[in-house]
Amino acid sequence: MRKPLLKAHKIILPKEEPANKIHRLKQKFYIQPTCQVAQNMLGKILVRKFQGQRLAGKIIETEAYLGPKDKASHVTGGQTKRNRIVFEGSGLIYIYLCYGIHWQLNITTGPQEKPECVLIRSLEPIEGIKVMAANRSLSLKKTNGSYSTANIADGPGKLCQALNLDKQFYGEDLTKSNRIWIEKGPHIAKEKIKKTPRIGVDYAENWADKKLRYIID
DNA sequence: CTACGGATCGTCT
DNA sequence: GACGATCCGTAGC
Repeated sequence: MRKPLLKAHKIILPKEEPANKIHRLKQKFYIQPTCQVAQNMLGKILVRKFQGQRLAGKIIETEAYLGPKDKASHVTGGQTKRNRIVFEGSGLIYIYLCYGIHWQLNITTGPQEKPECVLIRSLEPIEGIKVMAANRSLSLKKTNGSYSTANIADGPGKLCQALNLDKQFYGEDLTKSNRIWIEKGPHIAKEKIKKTPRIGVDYAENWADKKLRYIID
């Protein structure tokens, strides 16, 4: 008997997800207390299916908005036509136009009865970078063989433009949608999370200084 | 590099 | 009728 030259072995392929099966965060992720969700979102992957392709980025900056008592929150004056969705559950998109130009992506969070949400402020682009840059009307430059992701989605208005998100996504359910969802990402150590006051909420009196902005350091 | 002001419109008062 | 959970281009250093 002759020895085979090569040992037969199983070829292990990366586990392929069924095309119609999306590996996404479930509702229990969003139902946790909002400050925790805002921090747990850091490192997670926001995925947008756009023209048949995945646009994805790692969430690196968030802000928590804590309901009627929070004077920086849109719900501080009670329910209105604009903020309605914040009262309607968790894991839903609350998106609104700011300064007449920029859309801002929020996710409703916290226990069902609490009208709270998390603003996603910044992404590090991972997939579909060329398309994102095109959506932003930026010309991509290759440096050291890879594309620079700077300036593509490093702001709440910019990331909505990069992912082509607007009013059409108002109320979209991240636990069900086939055009936007959040996937698990690398673990982020607690010590890596920097906390600062939120941006642009100087008017919010005693809430202006609270450290409800979270950034991966 | 920081500082400043204009853009632009849906929502709320 | 006022204004904002921003961005970008320009100006000055």
